[in-house]
Amino acid sequence: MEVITLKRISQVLGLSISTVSRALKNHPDISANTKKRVSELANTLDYEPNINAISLRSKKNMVIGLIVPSISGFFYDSFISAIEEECRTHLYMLMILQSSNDAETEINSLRICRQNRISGLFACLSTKTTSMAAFDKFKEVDIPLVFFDKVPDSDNYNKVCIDDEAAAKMAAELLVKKNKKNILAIFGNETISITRTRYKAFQKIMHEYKDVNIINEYCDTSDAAKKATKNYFTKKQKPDAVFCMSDEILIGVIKSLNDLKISIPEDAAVLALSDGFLPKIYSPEITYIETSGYKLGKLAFTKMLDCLNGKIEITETFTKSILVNGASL
Amino acid sequence: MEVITLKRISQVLGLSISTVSRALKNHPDISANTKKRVSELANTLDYEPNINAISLRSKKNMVIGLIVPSISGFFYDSFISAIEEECRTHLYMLMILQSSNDAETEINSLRICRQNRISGLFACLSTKTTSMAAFDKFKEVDIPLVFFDKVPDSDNYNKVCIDDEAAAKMAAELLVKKNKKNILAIFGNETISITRTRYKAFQKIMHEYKDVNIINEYCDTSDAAKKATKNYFTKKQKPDAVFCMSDEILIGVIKSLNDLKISIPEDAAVLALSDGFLPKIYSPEITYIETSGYKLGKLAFTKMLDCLNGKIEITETFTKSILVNGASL
DNA sequence: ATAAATACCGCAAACGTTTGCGCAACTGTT
DNA sequence: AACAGTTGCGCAAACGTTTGCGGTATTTAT
Repeated sequence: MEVITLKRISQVLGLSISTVSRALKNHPDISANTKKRVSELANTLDYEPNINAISLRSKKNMVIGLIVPSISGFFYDSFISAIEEECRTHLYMLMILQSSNDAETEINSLRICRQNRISGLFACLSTKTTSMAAFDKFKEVDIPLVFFDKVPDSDNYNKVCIDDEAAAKMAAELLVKKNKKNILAIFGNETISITRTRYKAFQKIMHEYKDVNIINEYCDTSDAAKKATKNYFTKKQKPDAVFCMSDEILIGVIKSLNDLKISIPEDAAVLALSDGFLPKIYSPEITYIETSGYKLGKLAFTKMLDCLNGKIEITETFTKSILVNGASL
Repeated sequence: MEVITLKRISQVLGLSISTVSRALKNHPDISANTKKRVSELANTLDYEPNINAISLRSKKNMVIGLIVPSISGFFYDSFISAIEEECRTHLYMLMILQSSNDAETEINSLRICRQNRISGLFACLSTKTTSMAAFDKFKEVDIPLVFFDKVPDSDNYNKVCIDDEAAAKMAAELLVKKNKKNILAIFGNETISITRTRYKAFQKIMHEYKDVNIINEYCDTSDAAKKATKNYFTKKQKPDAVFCMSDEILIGVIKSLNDLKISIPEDAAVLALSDGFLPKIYSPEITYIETSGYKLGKLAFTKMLDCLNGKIEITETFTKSILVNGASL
């Protein structure tokens, strides 16, 4: 079936293309009668404006890019979900690219974004990113750039982040408040910034309480966390609580505790930092400090909207973490 | 900074726009010397062709749409991940829309796709879809349409699916083989096609074994599955196995079994159909028939490529499911 | 009655590309 | 020296929109 354009409508109605265009946009120059005729025909013919033509003419398209290491995962998919919702309500279309934590793929994705003349870009740095040059090209042409989660160190960029410091602090204080005295604290990959931030904040609080014994571990994987947990819970002096810096760690910890038939929270309490999905699938549900990808997505989008509306101030903002009570603490 | 176009390059070099265009495309009409000058300047100026203009001229853009109930989830994110990878390697850009299992949102998303003159569409029906009219519009203008997962009944559409029949059959046979005699089988939303297919295939096998008692339940949510499980496992005649049609159901089942301190697999075996992530986080790991979103994504894309290359034959294809042994059966 | 204001609409250019066609300047053949 | 063939390039139209400007009618004011 033929694709309907303004020209087609104008031919049928014996009008000019411009009149049809204006009629559909409710322009005051056009008579009520003409408007009616036009919009009725447009409806019956299922006219849909050609976005490509509009973008070309206006030099402004309604596409927002999003570069993320991986779509699947605990955190990014809910971030993306939030962004997609916002894009849809604001009539933007979302273009998602995976960097696969690969520098070359990342640069390639950025090129695709440039070719598409996107209006804005959300980006999470790959772990292998060394140069910001490809990103800076967007700044040169005033395309808003909002980093999230894995952000560059420099404060020349807009950044939205989980408030890792506050979250870790909150976790530490909660454990103390619950009177835990022998805490196994498991952190993720030591080299990434999130881990360092969470670690430091956690320790800072704990150092204030001399009667609390902390066992710190770094575990890269669920399996490592599982082993570490098993290790400490098979000693005679067992921890009375486990702190999990991430979902990945939580998985290993719970596996181990289940294997060892250690009841939560009677024998050992569990507290995690989490996006929120995993804690709810366990029984008892795990108490966690929410580090929500969804919320971060919403926050990132408001920043993006500000940028798109001309607010050029460069900011770094944080989502507020909240405590979600399960029954594990 | 100014955006670089063919015109700009042509001005700098004192050439015509068409010559520049052809030079960049390595057209034989253009001299080697000119080609060299053009491509060098294009490189230093970071020229990127304007996709909107190309799409407008060629009446063919490189955008593929994807409509999915929700981005986050056990299955769709890995499906999307596969599609995104393929799109990137084939230079398509991916536009993702969520239907939120809402009919109106779905129709709206389809409209966005039409406006964008997408080249192809992947769609998973929302649970509330009643009319296929909005989808049929794509067929009218010969835009390839590939349904996945939740597909329409009619065979006027391209469909790629998990081989639900084979998977359910495999599950049933495995349970019988393991000598289970009193099986609680929990299925998802009764109205969607995959549920019906899985149900039928499962029952068909089971009917061949008169000595096996099957308790069938339909549960829309994890919570419903949890309650159903609790219900049957607090009777005096407890099931010796639970079959979970989906990850969502698996979550509820495991919660309930844990709450009731029912050991897996000693007191009750568990078998699931799953994308594979969840079964591995439990202890013991759950035995499951893999229904891989990632594999389905790859399959869907090959079908899409066929369509884009003019193969108009309407097909229904399936991914092969495999058994992944955990320790729950 | 004439002038001025208004209502309604069309022309044409522009956005950045691609491509059929034409045209000039060579090259090589008789 | 005349011819055809080749090489290298530019003109202009087209894709579908939007929009400044101008041009008719028609209405209103004088």
